[in-house]
Amino acid sequence: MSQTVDRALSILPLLAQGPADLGQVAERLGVHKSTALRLLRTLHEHGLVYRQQDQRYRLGARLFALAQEAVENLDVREIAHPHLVELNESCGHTVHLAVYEEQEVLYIDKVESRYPVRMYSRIGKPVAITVAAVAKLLLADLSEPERRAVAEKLDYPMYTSRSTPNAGAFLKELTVVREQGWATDLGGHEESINCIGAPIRGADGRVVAAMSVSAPNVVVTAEELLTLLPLVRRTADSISREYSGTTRPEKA
Amino acid sequence: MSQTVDRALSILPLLAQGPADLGQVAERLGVHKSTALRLLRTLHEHGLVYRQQDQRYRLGARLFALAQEAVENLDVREIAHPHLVELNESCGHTVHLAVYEEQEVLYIDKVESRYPVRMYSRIGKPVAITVAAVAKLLLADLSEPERRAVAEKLDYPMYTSRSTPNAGAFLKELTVVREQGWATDLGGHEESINCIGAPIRGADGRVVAAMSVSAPNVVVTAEELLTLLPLVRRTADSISREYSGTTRPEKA
DNA sequence: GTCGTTGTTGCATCATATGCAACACCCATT
DNA sequence: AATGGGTGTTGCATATGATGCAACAACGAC
Repeated sequence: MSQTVDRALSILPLLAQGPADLGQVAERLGVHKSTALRLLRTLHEHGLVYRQQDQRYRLGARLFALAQEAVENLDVREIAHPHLVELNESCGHTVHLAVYEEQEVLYIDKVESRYPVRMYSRIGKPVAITVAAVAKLLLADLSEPERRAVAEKLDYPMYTSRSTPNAGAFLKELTVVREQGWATDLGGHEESINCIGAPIRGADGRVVAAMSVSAPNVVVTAEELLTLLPLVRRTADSISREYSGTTRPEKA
Repeated sequence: MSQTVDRALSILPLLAQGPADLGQVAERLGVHKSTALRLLRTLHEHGLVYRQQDQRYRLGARLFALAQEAVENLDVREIAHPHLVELNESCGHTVHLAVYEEQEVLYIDKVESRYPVRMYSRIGKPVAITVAAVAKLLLADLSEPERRAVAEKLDYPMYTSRSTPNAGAFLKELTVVREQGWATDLGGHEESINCIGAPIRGADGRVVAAMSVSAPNVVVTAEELLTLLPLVRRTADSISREYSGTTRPEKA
């Protein structure tokens, strides 16, 4: 809508791929060097880009600070955190909290496993949307046409032999999840890692976030992990209740 | 330099403090509602802001993705990571990697302690600049006038009784660190936590990053932690060597 | 020394961002 | 139901402010 801002913002993903100098930026934006310079300067003033010694531009520190502040101010996260810690203390495994936003699912909190084996995941990192338990929970709550639309648009990478293979299978899985009110990921992302998850609902019953417990085969089998299901669901429900309490139900 | 972009970007820190509706944004920017709307729309198209159900705007998911990509593309981080993991495996404590950028020091990597006690810190989070071992290392490498300028501008919060109290003490500490080539933080940030750190240098000898090992009193005393110093320095030197190798020394 | 490359500045032009005013919409109130 | 305040949205005329140009500066390479 605003050409100038649009151009300026287009610089960010461009720099996310690696540093670039003025000429490269100008060329890839399709504008004159002087224009690119002014845009970069403005971004620089706001700390979103940084100029390294060799004059090339990089994404800047403020970006991290912003992302950090944003995640810390999410009210679901605030409320859920102590519950997640408590759950981690009683079972010892890695606990994740995630939300859905514009076609993406992302982790907004994480409590690390107390076992030496740790998973690779990071707050802010987009989740493997077609296989993760939390992703299934969040997508399962969308309306039927929305689910279908999203499912069609996704890629279905076969991380393992048990990954969700295609849109059809995914939609079927979502229906199951929707009905049973919980979800699993049994080796669908990494062969040796299983997860079970449960939804967190707002006052209106809509799913606002999802949580999961993950553990590698070497620590507990999938069956043993499933015995934690009641505990996980209770935790999720506690969070839901507290969250519904603090949010004024804008109309049921 | 570019008014439009400047205004648009000013919206981000504003939203970082919490969600806001159109009117609030317009007011705090000092522009007409319709102007604010168009700016927000542009930010929205780029995924930097998100519109929640109640119509209010929040910071968006793309912000996380960008911060994530940015940190993953830092070449120092790439090179250092395996060394940090190795160090963690041999000593068991939390290992941090940090860089300095525009008056700020921030963590760009972290390997969690294998002990049950964990520290609060997070990648992307600005470091307590006046006390952290990594901060001292990074600032100690600046030129004398720069050090002085930065030191004057900082606040010196007394996290504990052993925090750096003022600019004078800080500058003195930086001189020490500069000469000895390593740094400590003995309970200066949190009473019970000690750190030791060493600098990572580029081909030209300038400090490009700093790493540290942190451990709480309850696990090892400060003296015991200091016995790790040679190991930490060796690790930092290995990283420096590897980093210098891959970066073409742009002129020694 | 000169050439090539890259970043920077001042300026004239007009594209484009702006504020206005009118409209659409949703709730709350009576 | 009807009215009124609040909020978000659109079209449009105006002039602000972003743009590309061309000339300059800084730096290295040859």
